[in-house]
Order: sequence, then C-alpha cells, then structure tokens
Amino acid sequence: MKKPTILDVADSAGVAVGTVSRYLNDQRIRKDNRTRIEQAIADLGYRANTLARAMKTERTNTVGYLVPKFDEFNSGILTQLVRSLRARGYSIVTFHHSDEADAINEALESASSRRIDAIILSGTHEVTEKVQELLTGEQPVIIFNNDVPGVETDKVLVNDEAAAQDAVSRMIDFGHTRIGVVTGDLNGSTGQNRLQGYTKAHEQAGLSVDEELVYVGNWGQLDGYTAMDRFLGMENPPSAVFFSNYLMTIGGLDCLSSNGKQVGKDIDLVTFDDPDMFRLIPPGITAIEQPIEQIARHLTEIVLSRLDGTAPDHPRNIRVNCALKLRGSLGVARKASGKTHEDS
Amino acid sequence: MKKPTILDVADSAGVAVGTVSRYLNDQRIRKDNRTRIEQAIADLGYRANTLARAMKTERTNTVGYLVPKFDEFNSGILTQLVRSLRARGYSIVTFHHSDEADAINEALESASSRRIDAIILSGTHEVTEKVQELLTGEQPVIIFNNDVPGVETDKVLVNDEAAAQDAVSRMIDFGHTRIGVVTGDLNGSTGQNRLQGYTKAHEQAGLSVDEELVYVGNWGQLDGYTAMDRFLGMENPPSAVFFSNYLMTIGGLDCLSSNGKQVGKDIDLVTFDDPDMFRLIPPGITAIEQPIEQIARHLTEIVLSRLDGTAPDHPRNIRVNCALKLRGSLGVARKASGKTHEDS
DNA sequence: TTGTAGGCGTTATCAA
DNA sequence: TTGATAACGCCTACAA
Repeated sequence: MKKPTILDVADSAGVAVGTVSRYLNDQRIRKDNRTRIEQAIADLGYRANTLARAMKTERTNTVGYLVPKFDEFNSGILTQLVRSLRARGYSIVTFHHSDEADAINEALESASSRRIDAIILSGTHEVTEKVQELLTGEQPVIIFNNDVPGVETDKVLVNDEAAAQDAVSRMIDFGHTRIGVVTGDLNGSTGQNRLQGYTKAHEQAGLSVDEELVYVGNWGQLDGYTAMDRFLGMENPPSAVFFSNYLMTIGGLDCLSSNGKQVGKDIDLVTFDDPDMFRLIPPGITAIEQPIEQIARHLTEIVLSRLDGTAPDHPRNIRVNCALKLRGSLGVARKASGKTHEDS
Repeated sequence: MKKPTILDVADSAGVAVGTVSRYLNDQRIRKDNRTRIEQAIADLGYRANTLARAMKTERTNTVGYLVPKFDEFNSGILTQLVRSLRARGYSIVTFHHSDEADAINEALESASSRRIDAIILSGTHEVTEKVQELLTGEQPVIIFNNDVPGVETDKVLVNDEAAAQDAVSRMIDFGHTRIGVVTGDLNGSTGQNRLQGYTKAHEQAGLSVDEELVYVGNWGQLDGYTAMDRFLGMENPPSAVFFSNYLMTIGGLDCLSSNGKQVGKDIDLVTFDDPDMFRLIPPGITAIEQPIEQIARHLTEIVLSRLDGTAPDHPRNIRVNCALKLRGSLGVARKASGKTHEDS
C-alpha cells in the first residue's frame, strides 16, 4: 500500500484537497473540518511529502554544510546548526571534501541539484570559482572559518591575525626570542593570517623572523610531527613553537613524546584551537579558543535572515574574537629569565 | 531568470523532452542528438532538478543519519559515510537528538517527510517506538553503535561485552582487585553490555563486585568527573577505574588532575573509545579502540544492498570486534605486585 | 470559507 | 530511437 496523499486525507475527511492543504499551512479553516482532517491524518498515518511541496514553493527547507572534514571544530559548529536550524524547520545536508577539488565540485553540484535553500561552507582556495558560480544563482552562500578572498558574500570569520599576534606576543613577553611556527596551507586566508600574526608580533617587538623557523604545513597531524622533528634537529632549535591548528599540534606533541621531550620544560608550545583535551595534556596546552557557539549563532542568524529576506542587501562580514587560554605549556623561558606574569 | 528546465534544454537542442530525459539517464540515444543536448546543457548551465526526479522515481538518493551527538566517534563514521555514499550518488541529511525524545520524533518525522531512502541511526531506548513505526514503512532502517532490543532490522554493533570483559580481565591480570566502573546510561544496550563485561570479568576471576564501585553515569563528561570524585573520596578507593566511554574518561582525568593525582601511578585507568589524544596524555591511556572504518564499511554495504534490493530478506546482525590498546595508564598494580606482562 | 483545476520538472508509457 | 502526454503530490489562484 502506498503512502497516503493529501487526496486520501481529503477523501477520508470528506473535504476537498484545497481545504486540507490550507489546514497543513496553518490557514483559517472551519472548526469541524479541522477536527475531521486531523482525524483522517491520524487514521491514515499521513505525512506531508516535502518534495512535492518544494516543487511548488521552490523552497526545500534544506541548508547545505560543506567543510573539509568533520573535525572537532566543524562538528561542533554542525551540532549547533542542526539544532538551531531544525527549530525553524530546516534540515542540513552535509558534505566534506578533504581538500580535493573533485569532491568540492561534486558536493556543490549535488547541493545545487538538490535545490538547497542556502549553503554554509568553510572556504578553501579551490572553492573560489565554483562558489562564484553559485553566487550567480539565487542560493545564499555563507562562508565561515576560512575566507575565500574576492568573493562577495556573507562571512563569519575569526580574527585570525589578531589572535595569533596576541598569542605570539605573549610568547615573546615570556622571554622567547626564537619561536618556531607551523603554519597551515598558505593558499588560504586562515593560514596566511595566522602566519601574519606571528610575523607582526615579531615586528612589534623589534625581533626579526628567522625563515628557518617557519615551517609551512597543510593542517595535518603529520605536518606537525615533521615540523617538530625538524626543529628538534636544529643546531639552534627554537625555545617555543606556535602551531596554526590543533591537528598539527597533536603531531608536534607526538614527536616530542617520541623524543622524550617535556612540554613546558624542554620547549614551550602555543596553538590555535582549543579542543577539550588540551587542558588535560600536562602541563596544559596554551591555546587560542575559537568561540564555536558564537560562530554558529552568527551563521544561523545570517542564514535565517537571508531566507526571510530580512537581511540587508550588502554582504555581511563578521569577525569574532578568540580568547587565549594560558596554561603550563608556556613557561620555559619565563623560568629561565625569572620574569613573572599573571594569567589573563 | 529562472533555472533552465529539461524543456529548455529540449528546445535549445531541437529535440523532445523525452530524449533529453533519456540522455540524462544514460539510455541509448542517437549520437548527433547527444552532442546537441550536451551543447544545450552547457549553454544554458542546466542542472537537473533532483526534486522533480524524486517525485517520479520515489527515490530521493538521500540517506538520513541520526545520532545523539557529533562526537569523535559519530563524526568519524559520518566522514566515511559521506564519502562512500556520495560516490554512489547519495547525500546525507544529519540529525542529532541529544537524547531528547522530542528531538528524536522531530528528526524521524522530518526524515520521513523528506522521503529519505534509508536511515542510519544510533539507537537509544527512547527511539524504539518511533523506529517500529518507520519499519512498517518501506524505508530501510539500519541501527549501529547502540542496539534497540526487540527491533528487527539490520544492525552493526561492536562486541561491547566481550571488549569490556577483555579489558577488565586485563586489569585483574595486572593485579587489580578493587576496580571502579563508570557506566553510561543503562537503558541502552551499550551501557548494559559494557557493564556486563565488567561483571563477567570479575565472575571469571572469582572476584565479587563491590556495588559501591559501580557508578552509573550518562555518557557525559561531568559524569566522569563526579564518579572519580566519589571514588577518590572513599575510605577504600579503587586502585583502577574502567570508563565506558571517552567523554566520561575526560571528566575523570580532569578530576584526577584537579586533585593532583597521577594516572598510572596513583591510579590506573582503562577506557572504551580511543580518540587520538589518549595516546598523548601521559602515560598514555589504555583504551578500547572501536574500528570506525570497519563499522562505516559495513553500514555502507548494508545500506547500498538494501537500496539495490540485493540484500537478503532477513535482517543482518553484524558484530565487530574491538582492539585493546595497552598503554601506561595500566601499570600501578603491576609494579606493586611485581608481575610482568607483554603487550598484545 | 470551500471546491476545482492548472502547473512545478521529471520520468514512463505508447505510438509513431 | 523519438515525440507527445499523462502522471507524481502538492500549492494556489479563481470561482463558487
């Protein structure tokens, strides 16, 4: 037996389809008709067909979510989005691309072909052209986490450069003068900006950057391991390292532990991203915490206002601030130089 | 300007819609028509409307994914599923319910209303009735991670009891006789089975279980903290603790570090789940690793075969095994008793 | 307030 | 092979 349609409901309730449709869309309807329709729906186990509705209304009540991978950060955002958007009747279709251009294309084509109402995506430079194409369509595109420069659309980003600069300045305050940095992919704005923060902190302190201490990775755990390995093997190794994301930090920690080095004692360490466990890895990893809830809230607000039509015409560009969580992994040089600092 | 339809393509190519449709569905078509259609599609930037297609075919090429939350485990599975199912043309709509009955209902209703082709879900006892309802429909339901007893459908589960028993037996081997356990919700099979494993290990070793050492939590970080706090405050505290999942372990670790206790020295610790960082938390957390890839592979295989119609009539019931990763957090009593053991 | 009918973009059927 | 046409389930005028 097939699924009942609005027509079956109408029959069973003894009214016309139009009436049932109006009932489903919360429009005025006679009271006795209402009860009979409700009865019929319950009897038949009727469930509205979203597809058919979408055909007419041109609204699928679906939002796409495209990220490189479902790591702690992206999963956290997803959790919030599912909750807040579901409350407004939207479902979320997820895609991830692992930084592969093919996967990106496929995802965006699938999204477009499914006529999703909007798409939230974490940029990658590979994404640029395709996104432009999307933008010419009528689907709102909201970019977060990683900027796609030159694309004019709503964006919710963190203050990468400022946060990195702040963190590295703190490291300098603590007495470090040779600070290694492990960056992510420099084709993306996130990678660039975080490195830029590192550089500016040095400039501001009148220190020069030793190019040898700049390791360009690509956000992966292995990059962190390799970088740290290289640092440790140097004639004059850095006394502290700044990592541009948490995965690379994990790699770095792994390398340190393989080499019997102790964080906060043999070497200091500060990282972008603050997954829960960084608190628990002795002596506590000093980390830049990205405000996931806040980012998700902005994304939700923007998506909904775009879909309502209540959003302003011009694209919105939001930058949220990060907090530096000072922990034991920043301490080596302080002890060496005898300086003292209070936590923030 | 609206999106071009198959009709526009037909016009532009000078053929009938039926021909275009056949082209789109990889059916035989005259060569010259094929090239003209491809030309037209490129010119117009045509993209097939999945909705309209779904109306006819009764296939949305969409799979639902419903879990309590997007933690490391569920995100890992999701990552694999998105990849493997996307390769076959399926998209994934995600839902999470935070163990709230309302959210579950809403998710399942939304899923049903969207006419998804199948749904993969991590069971909860609250889910039972609703799932039964779903099962009467024609959408395949695949349960993983947490069983929903009494529901006859495809399942992919890990050998919770055996893995827990094995782990706790190891703890006993290492000389522990007072072992605390922090369980998850006992309304679900996962919680029950893991506790059962703990109990059986004791039985097998001829040890009795001190009820005082059984803390019933609900999978959350706070539960782990509270449990450990209670253990530490005891007259005769346990020398080791078995945690039923990683979140509770994190809570427990947090509590230990707050109290200045050292893992593997003051107290031993073994946990279900093996997120990456457990390796890095000194002295390394001994953990039961769930084979995420394997689980995802089974899920994929089952979903696809159900949708193909190539699956057997009876529900499949798959149990995968877990590996115990021995690390430094299991060692206290060994040293105390002078025993030696080799790793597995 | 209600009933009727046309159309959303596809696919499937049938004749040509 | 191809073209024409009737569905698929719903919404929305429009007329009653």
